[in-house]
Formats: sequence, structure tokens, C-alpha cells
Amino acid sequence: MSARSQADIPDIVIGRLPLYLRALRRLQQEGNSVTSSHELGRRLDISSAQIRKDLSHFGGFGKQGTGYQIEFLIDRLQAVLQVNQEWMVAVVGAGNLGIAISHYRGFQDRGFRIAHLFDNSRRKIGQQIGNFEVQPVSSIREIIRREGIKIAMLAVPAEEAQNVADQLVDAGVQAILNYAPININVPPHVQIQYIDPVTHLQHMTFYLDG
Amino acid sequence: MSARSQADIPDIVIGRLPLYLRALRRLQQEGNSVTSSHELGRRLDISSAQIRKDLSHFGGFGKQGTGYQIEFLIDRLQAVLQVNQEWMVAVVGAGNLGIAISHYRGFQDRGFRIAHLFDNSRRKIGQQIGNFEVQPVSSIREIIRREGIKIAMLAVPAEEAQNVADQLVDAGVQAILNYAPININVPPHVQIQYIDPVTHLQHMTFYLDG
DNA sequence: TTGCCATTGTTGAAAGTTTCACAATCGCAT
DNA sequence: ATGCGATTGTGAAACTTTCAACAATGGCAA
Repeated sequence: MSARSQADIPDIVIGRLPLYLRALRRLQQEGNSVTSSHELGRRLDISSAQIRKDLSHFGGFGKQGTGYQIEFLIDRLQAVLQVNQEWMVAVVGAGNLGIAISHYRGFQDRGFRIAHLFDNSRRKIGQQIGNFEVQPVSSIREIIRREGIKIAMLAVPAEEAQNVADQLVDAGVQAILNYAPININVPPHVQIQYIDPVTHLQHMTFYLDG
Repeated sequence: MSARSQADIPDIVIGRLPLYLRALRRLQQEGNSVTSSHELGRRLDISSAQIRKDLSHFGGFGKQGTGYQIEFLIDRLQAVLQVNQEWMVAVVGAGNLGIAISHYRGFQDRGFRIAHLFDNSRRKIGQQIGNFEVQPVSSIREIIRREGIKIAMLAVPAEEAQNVADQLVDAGVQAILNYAPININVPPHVQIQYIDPVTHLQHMTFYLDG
């Protein structure tokens, strides 16, 4: 992993923190104010020892005999993940998927706000979709630079993904979540993650009988 | 992992096979008929040794000095993952996301076909969306039983996810891909995987500066 | 106050995963 | 036919991750 490898925490641990955060907020919504590594583990299907060890990388958040104060732990995890602020996110691709992403309410309160929706089809540019007017891909560079946007979600056809990713990186984007079913290459200072439902489905079919 | 733990292959290896498959099909589309562990590794950002070792779990697919016949390797991986057939998939939730999933052309030729779209809102039941007429959640049990559907994608609000998952499992579903941002519990014979863009974004923000 | 139960943080051992390094061998050019 | 460069498959080593176990400690009840 690159850059801010904060005190050398394993990346696999970082990857679990968002799951802890999600479960903690749920527990809170359900009216709890305290929880334990056992309860969290039961919910997430992760061993309690692992949860304690993961959290211990960032300091002693709990109390022996009692467990963890949910609100406090949420605050700390949000700070560690840097989601105690709101990141602006650009979405590229205004097809069905890009539109669904742009409408999704689930980013709110979790650290992200969709700020722009780009596409390069004549038919779509200028169209009003949710709160956004679709902007041309050619304006990515200027807008992203001007607004200092660091994060983009890519929902374009596979054939265009690498090209658009290059433009995003050039504009200063440092993290890309790619929905196109193709691997793309980015410089080492840029984070990239993939969402492809088919790879998940194919992983599961291995275990099915028949 | 459960059930068909075919000759005890590590689950982490199984999880990489869909990525190999995806990259191989791309290489094929680009007109290649042969590749090597080095070329694949470069594309996927995985070491060539790892690719060779992963593949070796399933037999010797390559030729020294030459590499791998792409078509042959695709066939074998598809057989291993059981995607040399077409699985019918039920989608539950006809919101923006469920609709985007139902329109997505990317399932074709990768082993899956959306067969039904369910929702329980009065407004949506009966509506025609793409090739599907939205059906009530209450009919899940009968339809999935009758058609022997084994795989479902869940695109309902977090509050309803556990409940719908229970109904799916009861109807005989053995694999669930859950888009709702919540952990759900299923019996051990049921596969479950998660897609939550926010967890990916939060993972990446850890490494961003600022 | 004392004792008891629950729970954390942490150590060290066990299990799992990746990488290294190289013999075996393939195809091609000479 | 021979030699050469490329590439696989694999055993052993290095590294990473998970798990089990337990001392330390907090809160509560008696």
C-alpha cells in the first residue's frame, strides 16, 4: 500500500474498519450505547480476538469488564479513516449505473457527497439527473482541479475505463472506485478498488452443488 | 468456507479465479491466443508465481516455454467455477439500484441471467422494467422453488435485508449477493457476499492526505 | 471492602499465504 | 541435431494473519 501507511497498520486491518463502523452505527441506531468485541464479532462473523487486536492498533478504546462506548468508538474510527469530514466525489458515466449511484442516499453521513456527474454522450450532456446536470467528460480536468476533488467513481464501459481513469489521475484524483469489469493501471500514489458483481457471483458458484 | 470445498482449495485462491477469467477474456478479445503468468500478472498486479501456484491447484494448464492457451484456460476456469452454464438469478428490490442491475448487460456470457425482479411496493408491482414485470415479494417462495433458482441479488433497504434474505433462504436460494449496507446472517450452507461502495471508499480515504 | 463476573489488551503459537528459486522442458533458430 | 531463451510447476523459506489463552482491571453486589 502507498503513502500514509500510518504506523504500518496492515491493509487488511484497515479494510475491516469500515465494517466495524457500519455495525457500530447500526447498534447505535438500535438504541445501544455500549457493546463488546463478542457482540460485534457475532454480528460480523469475525472472531472477538480479531476485533480486539484490530482496534488495539489505534489505542485502547475499551474498558475491561464493560466493553466499548459505541459513540466514542465511532468517533475514533471515523477519525482514523478520515471520514469525519465530507469528501466530494465525482461520478463518471451517466448510464443506468451512474444514475443509480447519483441517486443513492447511502453516501450521506458516511463521509461522501456526490458533487458531479460526467458523461460524454451528446444525448446525456446537459440533462438533469437528480440534483446534477450531466457535464461533458472533457470538462473533468478543469472542474476536478478547481474544486480539489480527490475521489471518483467510474461507471463507464470497460473500453473507456482506462482512458477516463488516466484523465482523472491527471486531474488530481487520488482514489478511484471502478465499476467497469476490467483491471486498470494507475500510478502507485493512486488508490484503486473494484466493484464487479459478476466476480462475486462466480466466486460463490464454485461452492454451489449442481 | 462451506460445502464443496473441492480438494481443499483455499477460498482466497477461488476468489482470484474470476479475476483471471476476466483478464483472459479481455486478452482473447484483443486477439491473443496465448499468454503467460507474467503477462497476466502485469495486468492484474499479481505476482506471476502466485498465478502459477493458483492455477496449479487445478492441474497443469500451461506449457513450459510457451505459456497458456487462452481458450483452453478459459474453458477450464469456467468449468472449475461452474460458470460454463447459465445460472438464473433473482433480483429483489426495484429501486434505482435494482433497476440498474436488471438492465446491466454485463451478466451475459459470464454465467448469469436475471430471471425475476421482485419488490413489495404497491407502486412498483406489475410495472414493466426492462424485460421484467415487477413481482411481489410475497411470490418469491413459490417462484424460486418452482424454477429452482439458487442465486439472488439483494437491493432492498437495510431494514428489510435480513427479512428478505430469510425468505430467500427458505425458498431454497444458496447464494446471496447483498447490496444493502448491513451484515446479514445466513445458515452455513448459504454463500453470502457483500457490495457496499461506501466501505470501499472509506478504505481508500485512510490513505489519502488531507 | 471483598469477591466475582465480564471484558479488554497482548503475547506467543498456529495456521495460512506469498514469494523465491530452480529443475524440467518446450519451441525455435541455426 | 544441438543449443538457447522462455516459461511452467513446485518444494521450501519467508512472511502475514488469525487464534487461543490469560493477566489485568472495571463494576457490581453482598
